[in-house]
Amino acid sequence: MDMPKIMVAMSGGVDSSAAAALLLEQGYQIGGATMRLLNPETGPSGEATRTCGSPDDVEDARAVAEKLGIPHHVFSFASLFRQAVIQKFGREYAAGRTPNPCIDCNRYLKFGQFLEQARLLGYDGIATGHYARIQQDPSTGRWLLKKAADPAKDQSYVLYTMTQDQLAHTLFPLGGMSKPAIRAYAEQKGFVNAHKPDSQDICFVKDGDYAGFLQNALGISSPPGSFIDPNGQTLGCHQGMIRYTIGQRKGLGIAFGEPRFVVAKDPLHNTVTLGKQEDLYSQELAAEDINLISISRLTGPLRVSVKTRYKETETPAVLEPLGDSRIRVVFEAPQRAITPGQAAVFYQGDTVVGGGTIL
RNA sequence: UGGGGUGUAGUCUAGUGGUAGGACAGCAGACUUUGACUCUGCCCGUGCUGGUUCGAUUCCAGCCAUCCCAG
Repeated sequence: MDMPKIMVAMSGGVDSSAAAALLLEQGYQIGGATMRLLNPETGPSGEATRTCGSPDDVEDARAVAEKLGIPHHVFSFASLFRQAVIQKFGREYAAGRTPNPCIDCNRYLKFGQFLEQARLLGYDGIATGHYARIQQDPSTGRWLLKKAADPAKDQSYVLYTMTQDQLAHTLFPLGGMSKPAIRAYAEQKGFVNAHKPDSQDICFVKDGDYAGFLQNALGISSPPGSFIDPNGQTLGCHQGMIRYTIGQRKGLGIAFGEPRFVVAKDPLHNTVTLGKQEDLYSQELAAEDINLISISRLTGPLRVSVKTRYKETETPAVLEPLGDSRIRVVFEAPQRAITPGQAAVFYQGDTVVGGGTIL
């Protein structure tokens, strides 16, 4: 009775390293692999080298794998990453929306091609260093995605696209752990990356200058246009629509007696509407590209709580089917800065019901 | 051109005869596997020239700028 063979997605960071070590201790047969997502020579000015498969990260992952005595592979997924994540990122911004590339990376890379590749190599499933939990519902047999035990690090939000097949073949060894515990564990193991900083910002964009990346590396033009107020009066000039997102306050360069926020964007007229804090609230939203996890389909109203962005406490709402592939979300209380392109994720308690992209 | 008003940091706005407070913007940091929000910290000022006064940003005069009214 062999334990399953698990391929751990080792980014080179602490979390996935600890995940591999934990599974090894639990008796799994483990292999590790690091995805190389960026071609070093790619991009005129998009030579991001910091995270997600940079040479340093690959070396860190390799060092940990060696320490653990497990095989280590490198998967070159740069072309898929470019097509499924980076180019989509650009298309979304060009269309006036605000995408979340991490969600697409999870969907298409980690739980898409990575899982596929692991299977090809004879593995039964994969594991990652995500903070979330997977359980099978004993009554329905459905695989459930649940929040991490440590609410401060919970990453279930960025995993809502996972399918039943993906959930059935994935392990999240860190789901019940806290970040400090993981760091302590990595230190005790003597991993080179025990004190490596958490990843942050968009991994393929250097210095957080995503607007520059969109224009220089992706060739997206975003000419200056007008700031207008909710009545259509011109307030000033903006520096290109891609630089703004709903709810944004900083970087507007316009002074009133009180803060102003981006309330709307109009790609057709190249205008950005500025308003007051109270202009940002809305009672409902529509989402498309829906993935449901705890239920197979939505047939009628369903009470849930909803997150409309990554770091946000969820809020009570009711889901309603909207045609075949869309869902309407009606909030109990109006929500601030609902942003098209971001994900709305639905919860019942600790369980992810599903989610979709905000229209 | 005549009459009147106004002139405080990038913008808006307090205030006092004893060397200026706030808001917004900006910058930095924290937070963060997206973009934001938020929080903390920081930079920046009394139009100019004289006069009164121990001392003026606050009082007076002239100048300049600007706004309104008149023609």
